[in-house]
Amino acid sequence: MALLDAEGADRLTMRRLAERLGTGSTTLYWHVKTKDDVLDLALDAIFAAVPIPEDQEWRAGVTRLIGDWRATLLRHPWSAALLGRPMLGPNVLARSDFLYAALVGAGVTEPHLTAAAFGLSNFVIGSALMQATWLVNADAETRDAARDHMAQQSDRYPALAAHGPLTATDGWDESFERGLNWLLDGIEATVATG
Amino acid sequence: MALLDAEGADRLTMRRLAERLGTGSTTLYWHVKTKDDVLDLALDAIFAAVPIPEDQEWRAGVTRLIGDWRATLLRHPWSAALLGRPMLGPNVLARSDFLYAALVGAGVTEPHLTAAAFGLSNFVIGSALMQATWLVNADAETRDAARDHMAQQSDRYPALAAHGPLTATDGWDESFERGLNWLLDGIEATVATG
DNA sequence: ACCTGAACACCGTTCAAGT
DNA sequence: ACCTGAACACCGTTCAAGT
Repeated sequence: MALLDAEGADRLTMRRLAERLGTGSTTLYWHVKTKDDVLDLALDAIFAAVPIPEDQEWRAGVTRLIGDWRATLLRHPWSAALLGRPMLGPNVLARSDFLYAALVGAGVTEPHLTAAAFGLSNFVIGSALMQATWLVNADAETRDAARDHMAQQSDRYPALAAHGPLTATDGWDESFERGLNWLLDGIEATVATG
Repeated sequence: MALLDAEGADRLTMRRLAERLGTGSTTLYWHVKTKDDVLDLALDAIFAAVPIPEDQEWRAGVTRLIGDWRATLLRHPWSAALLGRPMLGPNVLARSDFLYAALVGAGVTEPHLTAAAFGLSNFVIGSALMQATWLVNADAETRDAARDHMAQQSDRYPALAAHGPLTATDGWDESFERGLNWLLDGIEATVATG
């Protein structure tokens, strides 16, 4: 984790990890089956920092969980590169379990239930992925280059040039919150309607 | 692209790509600066297959675009592993431009505009990422193992075991559509409200 | 302007051998 | 039960040299 936080996912190497741990690289294969296992373990490990809400009204609890989920992903931006693998570790499963329980408790039923759980998960994953991408990959130069490129081609991308998101370096949090509330409003409406 | 479609992102190698093209691996570096460039080009290339809607009411057009966006990502599941990089190719930019234009045309204004564009993009990216993850990484055995694991620990994950998504292998399309409509309803409401 | 070969500095992983 | 060294089959990339 220290290595990942310090240098990112690309630079995590079995050899470098072993060096960090003071052993030979081949020793690691006694404790772990493959490098992918290391990454799966690291990815699940960060979610231990996401508290499972208790004694809250469902919408407050879900908002809390999803918000903390996002904050944790952003705190470890290397995680974005690992989101394209199944998340089946105990920490992730426990938090998914809470999400399902909260929705069921709110009265959400199929087919809305699956759509709600997937929608919320996919939204937070997509949001964190995109933001982390920019945080990691966009030193000021890259971002400026991208913006200039778009400004130069304002005839080709008029709407992007006029309203595009690359000018606003912030607003991530607010946009996330709005989108989350649209989803939650929709989910809540299915309960009222039945 | 043929190589990626046939064997996935892990197996794309400068050496293997060169072999496919009938040259030496080092020759590629005359045409391309780095392997990342190859991946960026491949990722942007698939979006040429996403038609830009014309002459449609905004919500129908946006629904169409986002749906085709998702279908294209799923048709090339290797793309999921590449979503953690900035998408600044011409095909992606043109389609983002349409999205902004459609929302502006619908009367969506800031701060809803950025939230709407981000929310829709993040939702489709997250949805495709998660589904492609399962399509690629889940041969029947893996998925069965995951489900069994959850069933065995039904005391630890009661809600997941009772309502969990791993039992339903389908329902992806329907869940996606529901989530998308929740977002669109929310966006539409901001126009009505102002 | 484009292609080649040799070379560098790495990788993940296996496996026999040690303690 | 755990660690080591040597080795295998690869990587991305550079660079002088060719045509």
